[in-house]
Amino acid sequence: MTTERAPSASTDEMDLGPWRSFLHAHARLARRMDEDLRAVHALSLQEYETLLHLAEAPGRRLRMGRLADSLLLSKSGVTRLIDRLVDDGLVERTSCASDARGAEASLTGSGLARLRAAAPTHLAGIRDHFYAAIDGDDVPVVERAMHAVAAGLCEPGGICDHQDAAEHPGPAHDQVPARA
Amino acid sequence: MTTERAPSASTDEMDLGPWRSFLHAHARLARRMDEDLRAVHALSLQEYETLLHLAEAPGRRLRMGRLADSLLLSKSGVTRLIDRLVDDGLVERTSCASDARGAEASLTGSGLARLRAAAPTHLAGIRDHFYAAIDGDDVPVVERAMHAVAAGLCEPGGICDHQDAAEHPGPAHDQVPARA
DNA sequence: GGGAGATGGTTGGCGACGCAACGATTCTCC
DNA sequence: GGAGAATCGTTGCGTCGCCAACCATCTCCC
Repeated sequence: MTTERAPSASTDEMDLGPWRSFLHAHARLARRMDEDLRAVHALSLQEYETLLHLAEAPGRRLRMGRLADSLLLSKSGVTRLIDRLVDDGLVERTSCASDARGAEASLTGSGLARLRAAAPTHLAGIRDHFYAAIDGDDVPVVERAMHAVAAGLCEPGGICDHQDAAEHPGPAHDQVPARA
Repeated sequence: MTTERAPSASTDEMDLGPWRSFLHAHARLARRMDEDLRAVHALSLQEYETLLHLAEAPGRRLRMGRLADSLLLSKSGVTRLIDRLVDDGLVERTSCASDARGAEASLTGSGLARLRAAAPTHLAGIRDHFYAAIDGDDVPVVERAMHAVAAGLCEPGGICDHQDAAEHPGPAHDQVPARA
């Protein structure tokens, strides 16, 4: 709120073009990637990304809560997502040795195989629909901008662990489909 | 040059950083904007955007199908979305004069008032979380990139009418909350 | 004019997700 | 050492969206 003068310019006169392009691009892209993945590999984009996160994790397993953070999903959402993957035999639920409250999701051989099979489709989608559309020189700018937007929205009190790489010591990366 | 990337290089070696930043930024942003709007005005982001599209349309009404296209939603999704808005008194359903099959959604006075009340919150969110995070010089680049991505995903056979502005002759724009 | 097909919107059924509430376990601190 | 608070994951319930099937109307063409 605070419709008053904010530190930045007033909200009137704001050019919404960039904002709308951003929304539009994401909506179309996410839909398309999801469709392709479902059609060819019977996996939703969310399921694919879950398998990917697991594959990248040390030991190919992750605590439920951790998964919720990195997938930007609620705890209950992850519980059900893992339920489905367990039903499909792609993931196993194991209890955490060091904390009896905790549960871990661990990738099965079948899950890894499915992930590897689906990876080319997914990566091709990213290449063809995202990178191919953007001028090569613009890519770093887009990354910087997107990173800044995401960072600006991290919980003030939260650690906002910058997901993805940069955290993993490195093991298990050779198991990951990005290179397979 | 610099990290030259063939137009369609192999999917290995692809730097997924920009892609992940993009996903991350959208996920956090959309969630945050939705939360704020709900908390303060009891409107979902989708509902807000629906009201906005109606407000911008000539006569402040739109055919259901048109709405589905511009909101990037399925027909049934729009039917139910409008159902809710009708229940809340923000929108009225009228039948189309020129085509008895058709239905139109038209903004009520109450809907317009609600939209105007919510606009400052929404615009402030865009300003604070999107524009404020991006370097001013990068904004046009982001717009160009996002526009290209979206354009690349338009149905080959479809018209992919780039809705938004550029199409409306101009009327009713003074009724829109962007300036209220 | 009238049937075949296209088009517009609604409905039933379903999947996916969030929130709040709930056990279960661990941590904290006296 | 044990009571109370914090944390972890699951479950009940409500919401939102999609797909397929459906009915109504419009269009085309014989």
